[in-house]
Amino acid sequence: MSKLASADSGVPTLAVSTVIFTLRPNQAGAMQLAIALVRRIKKPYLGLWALPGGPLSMNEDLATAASRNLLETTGLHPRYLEQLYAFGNLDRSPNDLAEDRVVSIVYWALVGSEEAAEAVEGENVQWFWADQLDPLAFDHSLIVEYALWRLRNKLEYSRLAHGFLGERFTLAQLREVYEAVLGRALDPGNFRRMVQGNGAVVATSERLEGTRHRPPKLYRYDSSIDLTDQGPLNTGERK
Amino acid sequence: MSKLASADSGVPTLAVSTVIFTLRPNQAGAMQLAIALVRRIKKPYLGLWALPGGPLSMNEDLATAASRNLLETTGLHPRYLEQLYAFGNLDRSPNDLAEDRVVSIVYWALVGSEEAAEAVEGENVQWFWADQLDPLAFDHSLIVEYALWRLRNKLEYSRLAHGFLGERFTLAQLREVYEAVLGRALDPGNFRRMVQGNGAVVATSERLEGTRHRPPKLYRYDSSIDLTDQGPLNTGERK
DNA sequence: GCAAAAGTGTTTGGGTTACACCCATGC
DNA sequence: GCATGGGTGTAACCCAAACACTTTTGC
Repeated sequence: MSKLASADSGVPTLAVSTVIFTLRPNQAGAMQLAIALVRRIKKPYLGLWALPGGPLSMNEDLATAASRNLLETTGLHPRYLEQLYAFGNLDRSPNDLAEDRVVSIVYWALVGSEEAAEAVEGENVQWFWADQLDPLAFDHSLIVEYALWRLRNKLEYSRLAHGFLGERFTLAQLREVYEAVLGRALDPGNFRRMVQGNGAVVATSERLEGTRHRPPKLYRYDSSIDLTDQGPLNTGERK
Repeated sequence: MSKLASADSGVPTLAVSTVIFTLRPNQAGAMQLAIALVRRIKKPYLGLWALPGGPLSMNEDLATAASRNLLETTGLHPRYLEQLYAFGNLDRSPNDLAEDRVVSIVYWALVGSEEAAEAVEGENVQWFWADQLDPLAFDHSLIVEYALWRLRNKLEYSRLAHGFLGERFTLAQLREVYEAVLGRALDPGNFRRMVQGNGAVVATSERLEGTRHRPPKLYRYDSSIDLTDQGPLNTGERK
């Protein structure tokens, strides 16, 4: 509990943060979901890991700000970007700092796994496995948990997986993305039918060579409709 | 990262607005979806209708602010309240006023139809049928459209309908809510099974008397689980 | 030929839809 | 009795899961 109305104590500050997802191969060589975090270099929560973010400047859209701080932290452009939620509880910050109250509008983004391999990583910016995170600064653990939930839910009825892949891909690669995000194995046959059934994906004439078995067809997404259903708000911005 | 960018031109203002839904009987006596709007009493868009809202004060949560401006405009308490989206595009306001840029965090709310009948209505606060709105101020038409889409979607896999009803209700009344929101007729038999199947609703021993046919059982919601699935964020606040 | 993954076919069961039918009450 | 909605039964259909099976390549 702090001051009374805004008259004397100012107004809440507005910030934009981003949960950045990618897929990276783990030790076993399997794809696994990872997120990018930055280390706090000041109080509160000095030294802890947190979501990248910053203030919203006067002349940029919310999504632009999210995209910008993605670029600034990882050097990457998002393949998919969507607003997650606005977090503004009074107790987000430790009590003694309640005077600078921050409302964070959080976005979540997907970046391709090839690009992610070249992303800047350093002392204060690193990738972490999404399913084994230590507690983060502020309410960021909750935010990540919610972002994961949304990603998994949304994957099932849209074409999000494209965000992790290149232009052309085999159905096995696509299935690997699904399996990594959902965390369980899928039947290859049924997966094939599922994904072909809704017209999301079209076969190209090319095949992927160099495997030590029958060469699989390469597919691409049907660019006509981008069914990332957000209803009237269809702006699942791709780079 | 604090107040860097803002140096000369200030920072965007933060506001909270609410899309308030209820069901009201139309001329034909059928329930129909309505929303509460307020008339603009200053520029821009003077005289046009808009969503109720206002600035976020320093010492209140986002949901509290939404609840408060619901109370201030209609005199009512929400039966259900959920965050919708944060709108912050640069072009939300007419160009010549771009200096005071506003980011609106919008909530949507349900209020019971009995209460709504007693809501304050006046020159500057009125109920409108949700499916026949004239263009609203700012981007509020888009916001309402999105809120409608969310309401309809969410109804199908949660227990939102409770937000419109009293403690006890017949399945026909519940079905009427669904039909009003979805805008189409539903099969009574199948509806009954659907709603009983997922355990959302339990029969009481009472019946509704005074009809000129077989008296229907009264039901109530099972208060144990409030499956309004928001994942890790389960706070579908009820009064 | 053999291994391994691509790709296809078939069966099964659960869930939804459409619709027929009986039940209980007021008049 | 009759009209009216409450409430139940059921067959048809659709879709997704499970899993067997065939195909095509590298070695």
